[in-house]
Amino acid sequence: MNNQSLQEKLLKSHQFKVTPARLEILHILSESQVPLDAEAIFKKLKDKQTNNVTVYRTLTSFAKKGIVRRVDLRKDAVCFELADNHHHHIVCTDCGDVEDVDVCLSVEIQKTISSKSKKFKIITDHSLEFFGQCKKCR
Amino acid sequence: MNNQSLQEKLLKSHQFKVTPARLEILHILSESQVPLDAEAIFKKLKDKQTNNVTVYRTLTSFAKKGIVRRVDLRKDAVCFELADNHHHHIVCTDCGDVEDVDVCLSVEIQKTISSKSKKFKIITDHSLEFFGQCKKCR
DNA sequence: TTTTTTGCAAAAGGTTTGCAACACG
DNA sequence: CGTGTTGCAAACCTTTTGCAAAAAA
Repeated sequence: MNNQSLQEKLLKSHQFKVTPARLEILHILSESQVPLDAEAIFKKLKDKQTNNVTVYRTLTSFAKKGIVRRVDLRKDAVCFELADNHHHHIVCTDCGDVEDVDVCLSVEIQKTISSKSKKFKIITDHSLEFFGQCKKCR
Repeated sequence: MNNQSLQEKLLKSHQFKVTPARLEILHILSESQVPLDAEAIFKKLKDKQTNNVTVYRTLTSFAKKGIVRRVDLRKDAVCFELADNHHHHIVCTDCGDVEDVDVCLSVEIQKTISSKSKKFKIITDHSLEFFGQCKKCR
């Protein structure tokens, strides 16, 4: 089964209609090592028919359905990564360079935290990002 | 020693001149249980002379000097908390309500991560936020 | 007095919305 | 064919910037 049909299945299983824009945005995200913002995705689109507003709308709807995760890297624009590619990052506070980190919070910690919480019972997601200076900027 | 002079010391030790706007912004942040965005701080200002642009500028300069930390809670606006009040949060993805979490990443983990990193040697900060649905919105 | 800070107005930048045309299923 | 999706233009909202007046040290 090729990527295209995997991504079609992903869309269909989330009640999305399969469109060229959605497939291409999924493809771009799947190829990227780092989270991307709408502008970056828009620039990578080969199908220049696709409008940047469509990119914003697609990302928002994907995030709502849990296909993508919003990642805040203290940049001007909000970045997104595929939800099935969950991991964390180190961001350079000077140049903005991003590196993946292969630590992961155990699933257990979310349970511990929700059990301690007064207001919350369900925790569905978490963000964990590190900030520092990369060797170039030091 | 009262709060006012503590906050004056804080400003002076970071090479800031002591102004009413800065003192009041520090005070508002110190009173708040949750991170605040510029708009929220502006609304709490008793000194209505102070312009909202001043709030933005103050927060930016405070963050640069490390007096406050930027906290991304997946809201429209960026929030800030006092740096000496470092902790983490659970945010409701429906209503945006925020609760503090009393887990904390050990200082060790930042060392471990920077030692594993190719690009980074110094990690100065991290963000860790949880997202879910609060009991009201569930 | 010198330098930093602030207010005001305006601009900038990212993101959202209204609506009609279009396309998936 | 019907409903969901897209393009376009314009609006929106947060944040930044330029510059002159005001305030801190």
